[in-house]
Amino acid sequence: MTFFLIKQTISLRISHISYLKKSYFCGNMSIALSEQEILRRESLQQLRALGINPYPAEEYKVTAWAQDITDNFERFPDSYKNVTMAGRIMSRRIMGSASFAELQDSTGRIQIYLKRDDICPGEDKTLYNTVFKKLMDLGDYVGVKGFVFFTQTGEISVHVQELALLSKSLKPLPVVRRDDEGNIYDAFTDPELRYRQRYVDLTVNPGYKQIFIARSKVISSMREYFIKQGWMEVETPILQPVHGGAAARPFVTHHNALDMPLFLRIANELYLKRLIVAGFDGVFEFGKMFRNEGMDRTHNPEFTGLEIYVAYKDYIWMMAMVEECLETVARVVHGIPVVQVGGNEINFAGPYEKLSMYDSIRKYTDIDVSGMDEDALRLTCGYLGIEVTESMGKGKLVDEIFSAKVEANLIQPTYITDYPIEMTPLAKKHRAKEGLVERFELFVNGKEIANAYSELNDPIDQRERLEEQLILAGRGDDEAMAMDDDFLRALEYGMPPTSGLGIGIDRLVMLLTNQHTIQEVLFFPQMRPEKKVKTATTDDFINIGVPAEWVPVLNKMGFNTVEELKAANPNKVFNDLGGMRKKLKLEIVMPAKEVVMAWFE
RNA sequence: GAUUCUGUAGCUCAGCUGGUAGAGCAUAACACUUUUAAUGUUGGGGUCCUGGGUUCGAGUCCCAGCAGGAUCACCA
Repeated sequence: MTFFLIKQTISLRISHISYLKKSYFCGNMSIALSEQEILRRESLQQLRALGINPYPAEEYKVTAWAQDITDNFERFPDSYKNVTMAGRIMSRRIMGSASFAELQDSTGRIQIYLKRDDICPGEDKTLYNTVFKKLMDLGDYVGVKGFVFFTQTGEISVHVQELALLSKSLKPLPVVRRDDEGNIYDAFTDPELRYRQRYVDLTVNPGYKQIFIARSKVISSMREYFIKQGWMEVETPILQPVHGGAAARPFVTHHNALDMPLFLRIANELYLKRLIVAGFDGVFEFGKMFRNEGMDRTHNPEFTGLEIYVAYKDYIWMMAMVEECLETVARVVHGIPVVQVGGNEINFAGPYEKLSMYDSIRKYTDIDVSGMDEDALRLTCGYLGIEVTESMGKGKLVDEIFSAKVEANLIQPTYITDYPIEMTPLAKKHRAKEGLVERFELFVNGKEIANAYSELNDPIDQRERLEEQLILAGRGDDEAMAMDDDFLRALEYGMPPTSGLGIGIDRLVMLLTNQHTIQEVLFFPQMRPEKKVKTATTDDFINIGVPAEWVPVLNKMGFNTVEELKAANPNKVFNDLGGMRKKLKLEIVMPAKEVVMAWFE
């Protein structure tokens, strides 16, 4: 679509005050509009006056993308003699009757070249002189038609023959500039703004899109791998009457019709095992988990977990499966199984090192904790300088030693196997070793990435283990697991021997994209709400006699409540209103002095 | 939760022992037909996060709060 042009005969008198009234204030956003925002709203009105719809409804048929042009134009110049592109204007260099601009689409940026007499072949040069040079701004979405060529300085550019506005941008984007060497100036880096306004972040820092593209590939390649093995993707409840399957504090909500509390799931394990009882050979789910705990660079209140359960398998089989799966994922994301993470090169090609939990503690502390009772473990913790609490049982104490002394050393993918039975109520007792369960966790770069068991399917054993958890809960461990009678009933009907696995997708993505905060791999990490500024409604001001069109002006002057206004000097307010009227070029009637004085009575 | 750092123009940041608020980019006006961190000239733009306190005087010092970062603690 091209512009429908009319002679520019409108006056430039624009009443932007109506926009001020509609603006909605919250957070630390400015109370009224900035100068630049007002100018853009004026431009919007002028565009409409020229007969140009700043938000057209019609489809815009795009036939070319920036990345493809920069990659292939040199080899196939004939294929780019007539291209239609769309995107945002990200920079502009105007030189009289010719201009260069950068157009950013979903694939990247490309320079466009506009010449006045090319886009305005007739007498009327409004499209170039007024629309492009004056009324369009950085951030506007435009469509261009033209041909690709090399500029004198050798840059691939699009010579524009038709220009169309597709969507007007009313807020100025941060301008991030880059020079020839790729140095970045005025980068938009404040994490708070980046996370709160991810749309701005990804617009001006498109490099971060790669993280989310990688994230998408991780999930899709795992899903594809599992489906190829014949396993089925399923969905299980997020709202659960009993929060089982993990040790964590839940979020609580309430169902009104049933008048009962419900928990947002902390794990989906017990539901997936019910499906194995039901007769599926392999089920898996990518799902959000919710844990009501602290937030930091590795914890978000909601995060994505993968869980998979396969019947007739054990945890030894699972190790081989995980090796194959993660190598596949790493290859899809990077092309090779080796991933650079910080200063470490991590190789996801199997087989991975295997170390039992007790052996790993012996390896890194020279202490054999395998035969110790609870008291001896407490003494050992004291010797190692590890803080313990009364509520910690034997399993928890071993885990504390492991976390403090072993974890950080496990850089290359390493399976830690055979955990103490006390810390793992859902895993099967070890086939050979007394007091242990058949479990492994996969550690990479010092962090736990995956957790797997030979699943416990002995219903009587399972009931006893959950009862032990209730005892721990009684000792004050508020993360101990709850009893789930329906799950136990399912096991009593019989669950085949099964191996199960859970992977924290966010942390896996962090690893594969070399990010050290979880916020960087989540589009919208949880944040505290933006601060609200207390503002009176327009009606509060109207009630004391302020004309509606002057309320936003008072707000702009810093009076957000009637009380603040009344505390001010009436004469100064009257004078300042005149000043604002002039400054903002407002075409509204100045209230009489007596009227203003009446506001303060 | 603890410690610590940060909060100043649309963005990135200066602002000294307390004395009328600065720069670059963005923005506005003018010039300019192949520029590329375009350039030149001239303007406009601020609740110095909020609230108290000290002071003749606070962006600056003190206290409290809010938001964010980092480290630690908690946490499969």
